Amino acid sequence: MASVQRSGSFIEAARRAQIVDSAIETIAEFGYANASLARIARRAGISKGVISYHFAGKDELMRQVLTDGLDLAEAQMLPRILAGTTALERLRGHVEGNVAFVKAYPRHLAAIVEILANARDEAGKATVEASSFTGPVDRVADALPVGQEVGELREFDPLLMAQSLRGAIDGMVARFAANPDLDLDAYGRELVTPFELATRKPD
Amino acid sequence: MASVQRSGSFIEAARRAQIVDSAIETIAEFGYANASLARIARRAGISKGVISYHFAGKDELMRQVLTDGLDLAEAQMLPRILAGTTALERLRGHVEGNVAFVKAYPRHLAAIVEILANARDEAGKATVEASSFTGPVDRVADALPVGQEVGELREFDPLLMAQSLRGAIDGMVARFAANPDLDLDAYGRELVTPFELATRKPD
Amino acid sequence: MASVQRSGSFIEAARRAQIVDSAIETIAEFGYANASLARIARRAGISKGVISYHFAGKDELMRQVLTDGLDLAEAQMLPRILAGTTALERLRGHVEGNVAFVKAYPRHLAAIVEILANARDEAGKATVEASSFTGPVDRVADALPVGQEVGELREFDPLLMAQSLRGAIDGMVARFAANPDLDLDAYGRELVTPFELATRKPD
Amino acid sequence: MASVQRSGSFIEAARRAQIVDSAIETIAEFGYANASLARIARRAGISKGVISYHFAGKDELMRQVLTDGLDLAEAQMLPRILAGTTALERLRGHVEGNVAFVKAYPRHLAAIVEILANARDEAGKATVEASSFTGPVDRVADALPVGQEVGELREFDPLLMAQSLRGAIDGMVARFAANPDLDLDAYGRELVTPFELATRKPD
DNA sequence: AATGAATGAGTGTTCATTCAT
DNA sequence: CATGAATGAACACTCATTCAT
Repeated sequence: MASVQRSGSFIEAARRAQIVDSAIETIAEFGYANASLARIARRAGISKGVISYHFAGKDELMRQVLTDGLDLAEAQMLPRILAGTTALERLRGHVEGNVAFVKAYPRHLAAIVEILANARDEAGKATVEASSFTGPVDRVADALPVGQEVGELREFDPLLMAQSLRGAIDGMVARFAANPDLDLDAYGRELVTPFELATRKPD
Repeated sequence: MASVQRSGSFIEAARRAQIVDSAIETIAEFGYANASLARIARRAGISKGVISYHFAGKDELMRQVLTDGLDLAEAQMLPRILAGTTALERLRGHVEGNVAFVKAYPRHLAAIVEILANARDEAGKATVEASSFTGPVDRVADALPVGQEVGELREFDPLLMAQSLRGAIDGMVARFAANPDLDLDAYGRELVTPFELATRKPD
Repeated sequence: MASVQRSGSFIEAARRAQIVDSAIETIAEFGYANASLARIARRAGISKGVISYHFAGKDELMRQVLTDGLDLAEAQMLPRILAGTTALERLRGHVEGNVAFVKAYPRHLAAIVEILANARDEAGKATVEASSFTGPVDRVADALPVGQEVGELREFDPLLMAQSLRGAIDGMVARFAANPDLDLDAYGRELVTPFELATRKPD
Repeated sequence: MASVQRSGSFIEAARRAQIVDSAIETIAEFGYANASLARIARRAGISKGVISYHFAGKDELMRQVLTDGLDLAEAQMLPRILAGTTALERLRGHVEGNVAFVKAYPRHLAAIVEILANARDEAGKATVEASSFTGPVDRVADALPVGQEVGELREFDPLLMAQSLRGAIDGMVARFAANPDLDLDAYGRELVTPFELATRKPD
């Protein structure tokens, strides 16, 4: 009762979230190039100007979509990664986290992929750092050298291995996109085995 | 008479090739979204109308860029794959073929990636089948079951493994795009080892 | 009760003055076209809506800016004009008054000039009468016929002469705008001489 | 017959001229701020895109309007100025040239004034040099020092005098704008006298 | 075979204004 | 009194496409 709700902040946050949601849906469905502000606004049932009112520009909206999506991804992945005590357990956690994220937020994932692939400055290259995706998330890459030091894993280039795992997971995502009936849990379990074989130190 | 007709065909083919080349360069440099027909025409030193004259629309041009690029890719890869007699040799040939293609035609590869990521019908989805990329190329997937039958390889889901290899190779490409100084040959050699470990039947 | 009512009026007046000030600064700095209500509000540290609350529209605000500015101009000029007893003294007073105004309120002057030049009804012409600027101010024009009658000045078209003086003074202002280091007092003194020569009756 | 007309260049030039004309009319009638490309196109009876096709942007169109107008002004003024052999004759020629220009091209003049007053970079000041107007035209300023050297004119600051003449002429233009029935020739003749009195060396 | 010209829809963005709170 | 939110029209500009020549 005593707490006076600052309606301004609340409405602001709610609208921004609504717009971000609409942007995610639109991008996921029609692709980045076809996700105009007009379309995003129409889907949200608001006027174009509202977006401009709440976001400095399309760039900021896209950055927010990306940020929100990455936060959700990290929330799915990080606990599963950190739960593991050995490098292989963490690798497994990493895959499971990705599976969980794909299952929980497929549209967010699609939007993230679209933005990372397409958002570039009109003259040249990336408006947004792809590393902001892989960076905060791929803690698994850190786990590999540790596993090598303690003798759990054989010698290999950790970056290459992490990159390959990332690619293999992206392959899973691509397959899921093409076939939504795919059993992601099974795929994830099967995916771990090759990387176990490829990384663990033979007895 | 026949020769007159043919000269038409010849000019036609030359113009199309010139336009496709310019499109590849433009897409590789500025990205799909910034590759307007105007820009492509300007780079080719021709007028915009010429493109419309020789191609039914932007879609057809993009499809041609893709087709040409994939043909070049196949030309690099297929001999190297078929040269192998065992499944593992073919897997190695597949990776080497990809490396060769990236080194020989980096712009084509960039254009292919851009188009596959972005080209969609205005209403919904892909104008172009992603499978048209992996399909004709990933003969390696066919080699895996054979390797399993003859006891060279252990049991696993061949499709998953092929997809993971595809993803791992794409990871290499992404790294190369970010760092053109990357030693692709070394990366390719290193990349094979994990997949050998992951697929071969233990003695 | 009465005091409560008055407090309303006082706040009202203060707010209007604050907004007008911000408008003047904004127009002087960025020009009429770039002086959006948003910019004016931001500079005043208030929300856009406040302006709409206190002014019927942008037009009224601009009219107020103009009125305030012209009042200040008249306050600078009128005493100096009226201090003169002969036509030539009044002419000199007129120039000195202009100089004093430019020196004291350069931003107001800039804003006045901008508004007079730009403010027009969307369909056609001036929202604001240019004569409202020259009208109340150019009392000097009244002094010229008097000077002619008493034999102080030669015969000429008083309106043309007054207009030319106005133009010559505007020339001074333009020069000052381009070069703020200009010695306005000296310029003013020098400016009087030609008009003395041009108006006084030869002995 | 032999001369093959390059229809491209001709149409291009004609269209540009048509657009420039429409821009001049629109600016003169509605003011710079209300002279949107849409309005200019509508008046010209063409689509908005045509303007973009023939001009790199609104800036270029405005620069062209200015250039064309200044060329016309110079064509009216220069011969009349150069026809004079003494400084006072050139001064008279300058005024007459201005009168001729105002009479022949009042809309051009209005457009020039509007553009010079309003065209500024969004952040700060002039997109276009005001000196490009006065500069090439005000050759009269050059004549004054010569007149002083040969003893035709008394000593005064030539720049101040030229600026004052410029301002007095602008005053004439302003009066003409307010009252198109004004007898410009008479006004011009009357305007010369004060400046003769103000500049010539007394016997 | 090729061009320059033109179109009309669509882009992101800005703006003055309105209004419920 | 004041605000933040929202609107809808207008802005300059880009684009793929069409078409007469």
